[in-house]
Amino acid sequence: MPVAATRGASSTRERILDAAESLFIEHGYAATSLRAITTAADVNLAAAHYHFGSKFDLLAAVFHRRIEPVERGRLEALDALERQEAPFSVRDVVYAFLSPMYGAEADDLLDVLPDLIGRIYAEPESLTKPLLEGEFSGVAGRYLTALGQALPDVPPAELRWRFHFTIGAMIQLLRFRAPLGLTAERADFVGSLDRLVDYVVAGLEQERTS
Amino acid sequence: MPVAATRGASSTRERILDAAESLFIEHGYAATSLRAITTAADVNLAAAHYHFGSKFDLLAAVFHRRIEPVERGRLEALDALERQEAPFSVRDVVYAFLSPMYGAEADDLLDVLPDLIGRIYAEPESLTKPLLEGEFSGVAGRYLTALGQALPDVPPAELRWRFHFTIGAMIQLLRFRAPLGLTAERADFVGSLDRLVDYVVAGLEQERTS
DNA sequence: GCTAAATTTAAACGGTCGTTTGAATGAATC
DNA sequence: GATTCATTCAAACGACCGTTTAAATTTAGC
Repeated sequence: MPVAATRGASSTRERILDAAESLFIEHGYAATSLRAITTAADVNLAAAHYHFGSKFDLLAAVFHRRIEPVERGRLEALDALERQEAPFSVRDVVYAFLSPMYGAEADDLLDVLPDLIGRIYAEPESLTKPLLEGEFSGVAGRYLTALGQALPDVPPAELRWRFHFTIGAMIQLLRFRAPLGLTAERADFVGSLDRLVDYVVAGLEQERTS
Repeated sequence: MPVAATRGASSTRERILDAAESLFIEHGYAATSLRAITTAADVNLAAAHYHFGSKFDLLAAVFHRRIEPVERGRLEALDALERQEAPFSVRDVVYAFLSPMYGAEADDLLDVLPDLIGRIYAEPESLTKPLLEGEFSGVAGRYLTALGQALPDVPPAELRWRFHFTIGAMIQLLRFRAPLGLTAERADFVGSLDRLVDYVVAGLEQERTS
């Protein structure tokens, strides 16, 4: 019976999480076996079930470990934006949403997060839906509200669509990094983020000139 | 020889393709077994290997059957655009790219295509890369050239990025149809496409006003 | 109608899968 | 030192996997 070992983190647990993370990213969930995970982690096969209960719960734990700080950072950035007195722009909101990937402490985060989010989004909906709803539910709503304040003339339904496409452009960057035929060095990722911001701000604002 | 028995009973080959298509869409490639496919198709298990050689080749056949008409339509629409004498706009190019999903004959296409493309794009790269390169290689290059003519002041590398994000927004629509909290009826898909066009044209042109 | 090729069939191949078991190990408590 | 309990371990469970085989059946050509 799993009893919460709140004491020092078990290194077995962490090694399983690390190995599962990199293998899930590379081959996807269904194509990654617990045997491959526990072998890479150099732990016994049964340890995975002992610590996580099931393969799906292991995936959820892998996802939560990385996404929780990002979601917290997004909420804090939005809090800070809303506390300031001057009205904020669409660009401000977009920057707040991407702030966890810009910050200095994002250095170790960027090693894994983009690939992981990209992979999770790529799994069949039956797998991802419980994960995404659990992790993203609150944040999306708050950012939609903020976007509505920055774009008061855009109907809410229309705004949801534009936010929808924005997520798509972001996922495309996270999954494939660079367009076909272009290489993106690890150091260029912030530059890629800047390009993403320009693109999605234009799409969100849609200041048609023609 | 197989007389055109197009009505009622379809061939073993087609029944396998149909069953594989819907199961791949629903559960993904790795999570779908050949036994599930051949059972749903009501054919013998070995028939899948007899007609297609391997599970991967079956996936390629499923993909090719649907994507080939789309790619052909995209090339024809671009041909028509380039034949006309007046210079074309970014919006013209985007419409040409999406034209196979607008046309009247797209009615039966829209039943499956969005889900299938979305699912293919969601598979691990090791699976999708051989498929996408085989099917999409030529079309992407020609559309990049056309976009460059419509946006002569944008450097080619920058244009590739914007096209990259555009694909992402399109995939997001194909995969999830509507944003969370909004429902999109089957008949609304053309309306969703119009919203997508507005969004990506703004992102591609990026006529910054601030 | 016979023959030969094309297709379908049942059965099995060797492996890998997620999960479970029960005993061995380790560390802390009394 | 004995007890307790969380953790690790080797081993096995039944199930399902993709693929192959060889015989049975259907189809087409003559």
